[in-house]
Amino acid sequence: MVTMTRSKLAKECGVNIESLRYYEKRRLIDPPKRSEVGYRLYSKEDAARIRFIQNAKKLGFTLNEILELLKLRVKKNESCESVLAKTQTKLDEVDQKIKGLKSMKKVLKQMIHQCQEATLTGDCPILCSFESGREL
Amino acid sequence: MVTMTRSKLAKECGVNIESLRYYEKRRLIDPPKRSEVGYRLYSKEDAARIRFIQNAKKLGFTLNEILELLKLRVKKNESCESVLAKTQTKLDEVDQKIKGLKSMKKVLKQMIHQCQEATLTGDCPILCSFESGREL
DNA sequence: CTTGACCCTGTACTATGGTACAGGGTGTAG
DNA sequence: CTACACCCTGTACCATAGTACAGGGTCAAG
Repeated sequence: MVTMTRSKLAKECGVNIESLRYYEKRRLIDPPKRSEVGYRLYSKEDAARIRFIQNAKKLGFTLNEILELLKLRVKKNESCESVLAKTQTKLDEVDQKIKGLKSMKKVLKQMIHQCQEATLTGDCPILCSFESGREL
Repeated sequence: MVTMTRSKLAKECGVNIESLRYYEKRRLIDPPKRSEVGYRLYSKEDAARIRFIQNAKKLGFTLNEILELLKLRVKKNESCESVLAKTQTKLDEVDQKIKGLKSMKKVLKQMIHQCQEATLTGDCPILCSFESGREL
């Protein structure tokens, strides 16, 4: 099986080398296999996980939330209903985020349009994107 | 003009009272008018701003990014092109976030589907949502 | 066989985004 | 006129998510 060391994985995923140890401590990645002298040996799966973590972080998930996302799967000792419920909850969260971003996108587009017509005043149009106290 | 005091605004927007002072320090909201004895008096516009900040935070924007979003508008001393470029950049960022969330959504949906068919193995299916090192 | 680039652990430090006092003033209800 | 709920400032503290050493071992090129 192909493995790589800490610095290689960090480089490949564009993260700081120390973050790998941090994610290991936070249990976001499994403790990797070790070489004879104790060097960490990471797999391609580890790389995929690190990339997933980076992406999910950019989407506004905390490390704890990302851990929950990564744990979503059917395990022997867990009922399918429980996984289903958790997954549905995450799906709802994702949908709310998409909605929020879409309304932000709409306003940004309007701004570009208005700007091209040179009719913008000093008001801040982007505020309108989340008017009326709507929850995300 | 209708104004409200610190605790009222905090309550209305569901934020900690001290966060208001913090946002003021970070220049995310303008220093509010003061009463004769120095009490902060917030406007409805301030409330809208606070709600915008809360929502944008949930969407994965940092306070600095939110500040940039709030500053997007045509000002006397700034060329329309500059605003246009900045807005387009933000729009692209938002689009990337939406794409990322959509692929996560897709996998979550698949998981729910598979779970209902009780065919899920021990693998982590959500990892696939960002496979192949694609940038967000 | 040494030198430079890696690796290990543990611990300390940082930035961001708050949150919580302490010590003092204000304002209104009973 | 006092008690309680507010407000003010400044400063200290907190959680999250890293990031940077220090002190020591490994390994491969020259």
